[in-house]
Amino acid sequence: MAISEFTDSLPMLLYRASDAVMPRFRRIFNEFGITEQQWRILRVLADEQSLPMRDISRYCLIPAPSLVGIVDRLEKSGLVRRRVSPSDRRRVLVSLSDNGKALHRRLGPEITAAYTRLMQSLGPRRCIDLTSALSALIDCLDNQEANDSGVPAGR
Amino acid sequence: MAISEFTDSLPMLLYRASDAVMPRFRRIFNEFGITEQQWRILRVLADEQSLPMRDISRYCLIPAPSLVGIVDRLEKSGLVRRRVSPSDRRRVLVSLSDNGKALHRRLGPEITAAYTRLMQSLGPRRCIDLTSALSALIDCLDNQEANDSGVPAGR
DNA sequence: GCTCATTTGTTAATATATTAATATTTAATA
DNA sequence: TATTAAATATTAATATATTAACAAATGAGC
Repeated sequence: MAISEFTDSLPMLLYRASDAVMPRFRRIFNEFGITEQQWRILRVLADEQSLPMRDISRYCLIPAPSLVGIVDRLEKSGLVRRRVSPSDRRRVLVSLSDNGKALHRRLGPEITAAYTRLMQSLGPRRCIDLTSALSALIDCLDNQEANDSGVPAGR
Repeated sequence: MAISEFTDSLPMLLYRASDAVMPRFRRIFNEFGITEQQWRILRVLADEQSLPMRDISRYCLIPAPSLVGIVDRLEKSGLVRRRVSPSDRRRVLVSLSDNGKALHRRLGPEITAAYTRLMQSLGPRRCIDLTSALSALIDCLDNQEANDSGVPAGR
């Protein structure tokens, strides 16, 4: 009856939480002329030198077909490079170009600062509760998923 | 250094949580030939008889330009109807057709059942913690947003 | 009654998500 | 080793998100 049954359901609460959090970061992405997904990719590549598409997809939670286009655009912008892995020619390794590294160096601190401001807005109590509640959800459902999906339970 | 700094950040935790939760529902949407956003709209219209685009956008967290296309497709499928509000001709009121109501009656119980299974997988403790942590985040950031954005603090 | 700012819905351009299908390469196995 | 299965990246088709711009209608204030 009450519409709050819907707006306060778990899926909608998760969306509302993202909608509350992400605008703080999107402002920065816009300012630097990239998108949120593009940033995620720069972010993980800055840690790892070079990564196959598959790993980028998993770390960044970007579906493989989307990733192809996003990396296309990053490559066209001169921020990343692609090369086929010599050891496994199915794999395409992506790495930051010098321009990509430079952009990451300029953008990274801004994002870190925004994240710090976010944490301060929330305060430590809410941060800890939120992080542990979300982690518990993810662990619980991911493990169960593994069991449902035809993988025989161990022994 | 460690990539977990990124994957365990609040934005990524929120995405991972959605990714863990939503596939359970998406399966049902696919089975009935609609999308997640289309379901959200059917869901709120079933409660409210008729709603202007603006309210649907807010309840469903669907941006206005997206909503136009989604309602176009729902209308083309014969699931909803549009009419201009007689009292305020800027507004377009959307309501469920008979087919839309019928689909909602068939789909609703499936979604409810999936939601119940989800809650049972998590157990009451995790559900309560999660709901309250997410609500706290939303309240905290939405209120602060209202203060930042030029609205003078009340007296 | 007229002007102006606001609200509401829409269009356009670009970027990303979703699902299914496909080509290529590698690994597994008889 | 010939075959088959699995992994990886990609393409295609459709749906949605994001940002900016815009037209029509309303409301406020003069």
